[in-house]
Amino acid sequence: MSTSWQNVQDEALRRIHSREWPPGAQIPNEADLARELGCARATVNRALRALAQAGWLERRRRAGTRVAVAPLRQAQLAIPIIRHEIEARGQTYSHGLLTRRTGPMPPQVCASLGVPQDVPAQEVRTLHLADGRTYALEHRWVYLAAVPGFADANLEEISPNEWLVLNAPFDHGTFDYSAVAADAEMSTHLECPAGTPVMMLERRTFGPTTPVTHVRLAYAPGFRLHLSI
Amino acid sequence: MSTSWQNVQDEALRRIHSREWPPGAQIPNEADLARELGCARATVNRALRALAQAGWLERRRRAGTRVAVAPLRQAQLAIPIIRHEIEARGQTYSHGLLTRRTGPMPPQVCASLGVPQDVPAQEVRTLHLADGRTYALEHRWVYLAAVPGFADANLEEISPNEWLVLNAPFDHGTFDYSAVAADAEMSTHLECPAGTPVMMLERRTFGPTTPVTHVRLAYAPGFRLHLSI
DNA sequence: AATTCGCTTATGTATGCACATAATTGAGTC
DNA sequence: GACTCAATTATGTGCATACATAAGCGAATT
Repeated sequence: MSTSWQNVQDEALRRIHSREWPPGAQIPNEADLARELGCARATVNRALRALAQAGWLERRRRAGTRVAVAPLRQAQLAIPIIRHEIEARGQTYSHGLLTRRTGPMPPQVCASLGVPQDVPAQEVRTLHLADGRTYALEHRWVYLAAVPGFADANLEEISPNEWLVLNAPFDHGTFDYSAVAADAEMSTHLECPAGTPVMMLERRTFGPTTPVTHVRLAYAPGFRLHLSI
Repeated sequence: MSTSWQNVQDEALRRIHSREWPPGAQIPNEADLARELGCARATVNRALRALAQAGWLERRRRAGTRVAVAPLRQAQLAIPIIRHEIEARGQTYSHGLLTRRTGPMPPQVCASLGVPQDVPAQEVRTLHLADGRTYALEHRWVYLAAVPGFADANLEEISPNEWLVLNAPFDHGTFDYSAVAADAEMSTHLECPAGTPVMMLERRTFGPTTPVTHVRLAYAPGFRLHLSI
């Protein structure tokens, strides 16, 4: 077998770890490396490209490739579908629809999604349960122009979260987690005293062309957001 | 100009969004697509591979390529150096060393890092400040066998966080965020009443072969963890 | 019917070549 | 010295080809 791009990647990582290629240093160019390692330049390119994507290297045309000083890595972000999140813990998922109404979004939400005021929208409040116990309280605004079918969706069978993931896959979005004190509504639904620290997620998602939805999720006390690199 | 892999990617994404290729459906094989789009199979391969990595497609040898049903996406997690986090907000960073001592790690930390008890380790408590105001309180255990130089590091000039990022780049790690009530120590250093909701990060990082460090970071009230996809 | 084995097929990867593109360098000019 | 512009160079990409590898499928065997 000849040298695979994985081998090249491993060798490069070894040199980075061993400080043979210290942080900030420029590494040999693709052609030289290919010659040294006995493979084609395309193979080296593939390996170095992967390392750059993983954050170990920084590459610029003509300027060459150097070892990243402060690697910016990518973390796997846990699952878009809350049902899966819960089932992955071996618990049984269920959900309850609290309120649902059509009307204009509050100005703050409009601004956050970048849509004009008075666009048709729907507000939904949902409770996510794990083994019958509250897991998260969801407050969602859906931009109906982006997902017309949502207005007629049966949200008893399938949660708005899951309906949207299946019917309006998103292109990009932002996630903002913060720690807040439970307000009266959270206190009621999450079964904790008012003021209890609660993890709050504010999420905006966008389709290829338009905004889709704005969600605030309050997780029950004890929730942990787990990421790994 | 001929068809680039980006064009192929765009076209594939278009078909996914337009439901021409609905979720779960199998898409044409690389050779057919290449013929249809007028490019080489390698070009189609590059495009589909990228889409698979981004979570839009699932590929298996011989079985072909299908549109992902519930895309698991990757979020950019901008971590490593708190100083950069603060300077990116246009604030001035400084830090203060609270305590530093060498001794055995608590059993819990040992277990979390997967090292035997009584291994040489160092405990450091640090305060991170933004414009002179507390930003985060750090409580760290460093496994000295993995980074011998740490015992002699001058942590007045450079924070342990930054020293480790520069001197012991990590291979992988786990991040666990949770919302907790400020205890007495946090209350003092983060300048908030005890019980205030506070974002807490528990992070374990590992080098290519050994564990490196275990950190608990308590962020000042108002902290938001921002991710985007 | 169950199992084994080999054929087929779709993706995965390596290679050599060509050309595109960005950006630095340096020579030439004012 | 400051500026312009072209040559140089390292990465980025496309293509044709070849072979590798996983896995589905079906025929042959038990």
